[in-house]
Amino acid sequence: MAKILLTEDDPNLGMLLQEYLEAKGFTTDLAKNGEEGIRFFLEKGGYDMCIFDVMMPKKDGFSLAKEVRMKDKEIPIIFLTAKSMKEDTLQGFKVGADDYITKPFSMEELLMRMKAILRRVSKQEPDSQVLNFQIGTYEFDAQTNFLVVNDTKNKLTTKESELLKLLCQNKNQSVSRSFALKLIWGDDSYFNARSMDVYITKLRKHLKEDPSLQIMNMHGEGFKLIC
Amino acid sequence: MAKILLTEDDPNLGMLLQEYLEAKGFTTDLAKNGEEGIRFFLEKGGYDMCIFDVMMPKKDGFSLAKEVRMKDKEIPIIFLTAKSMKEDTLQGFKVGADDYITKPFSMEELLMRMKAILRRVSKQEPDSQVLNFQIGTYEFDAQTNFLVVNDTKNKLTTKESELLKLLCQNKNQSVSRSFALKLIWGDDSYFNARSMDVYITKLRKHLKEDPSLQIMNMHGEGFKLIC
DNA sequence: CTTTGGTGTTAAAAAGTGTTAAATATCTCA
DNA sequence: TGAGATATTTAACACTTTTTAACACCAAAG
Repeated sequence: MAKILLTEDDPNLGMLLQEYLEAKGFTTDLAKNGEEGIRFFLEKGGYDMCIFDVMMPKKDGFSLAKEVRMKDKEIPIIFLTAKSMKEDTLQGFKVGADDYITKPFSMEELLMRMKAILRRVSKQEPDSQVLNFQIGTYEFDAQTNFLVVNDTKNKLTTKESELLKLLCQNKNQSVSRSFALKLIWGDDSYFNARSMDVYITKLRKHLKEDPSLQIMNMHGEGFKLIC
Repeated sequence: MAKILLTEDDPNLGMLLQEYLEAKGFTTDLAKNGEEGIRFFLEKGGYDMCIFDVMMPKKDGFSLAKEVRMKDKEIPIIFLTAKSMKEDTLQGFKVGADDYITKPFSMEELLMRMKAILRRVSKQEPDSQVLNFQIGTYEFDAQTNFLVVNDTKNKLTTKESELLKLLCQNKNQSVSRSFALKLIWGDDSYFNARSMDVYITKLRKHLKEDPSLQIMNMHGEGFKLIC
């Protein structure tokens, strides 16, 4: 059955939910904060659904969701929250929530809402990650690392390709430095950051045939591919 | 865009919702009870989503949903209800609800939940908000950070652009300091506030070509872009 | 009208970025 | 295996963006 990533900082509620979900046949990993959440997601992987508490120490649920969304645009996310304030609800949906449940809630209701979402998702064909991007006049295949424009076919290096793929998957949205570093370089350190800057320069050169394309820096945040 | 079947017996709420949804670009039919609801569904047809009040005279929302489900196993259904009792919620999901919203709710929240469901169903792109502003004789593109006036094209920095975007989105309305700080700087502290003041000065300089524009300070509150 | 805290502005300090080139590391294939 | 080719990292320098500091000024409350 489905595999769930549950991230909840309250150990009591966390364990309770984990037990309940396991009893209902869901394989469930419990992370105790946002940082552990993203680590589980990147390292363990293979999840079918995420359930995130909003207020957590070390990376809140929204930040966690944004990072998860960069890696996977499809995975359903449900937020749990004590707050019922409108702005929070809206922010939750803005980062791509599928549902938003206010505490206290009954576990049965959570289960019903999970099922409602899974029913929709499972109907769709298994997500074959799209690895072929049309950016401006370029065509980029992240599978083979080929970047084609006009009649020039260019084979990118591994790092170039991984970085461009990440930018393409989030086109017109900012990709945070630290996320890209953790994903592609494995950790966010000064030298890796400088290395990434070098690769940004390389990609800009590769993409210079189409002036409508640009990799824009969001100072202190990261980069954004505009097209 | 999507076509909605709204069934709500309270005429005030019904009309209000219909107007709101129409304003948001959804073609919306309003039925005033379950019987009319199923008639619309069978006769008019072509709906992409249903929103049903639970308690209605002449066929309640659940019965209506069951009949709709007989005809269409896929169409998303959202229930609206005054009751928050568990059994009702569960029953709602049992007849195949996609969501279940308890009154009172904000229309924005309804819209968000609708979009979350439609996103799954139609795999539509996450909403692209308007990022192009005409302010006085200036044209400002918050996507590329370009601010154009006459024949001068100026590229703003990230912070300048974010702040100007926020002011444009709320033109002629006051934007509170603490809101801007939390949104753009991440938290409302003394030094960030001073930093923001520096950026207000920068923006005033950028906008000085058109004297009819001004960024006005609302003492102790925040700023307002007047145009 | 005086005190207090908020604001306007400038400039220097600090932090972050763009780019090139040299230094390592890794890969490839004879 | 080892030499050349290719890929990636580190170093260096110029430059941009953001923050902090300093000082002058203004608005509201008592």
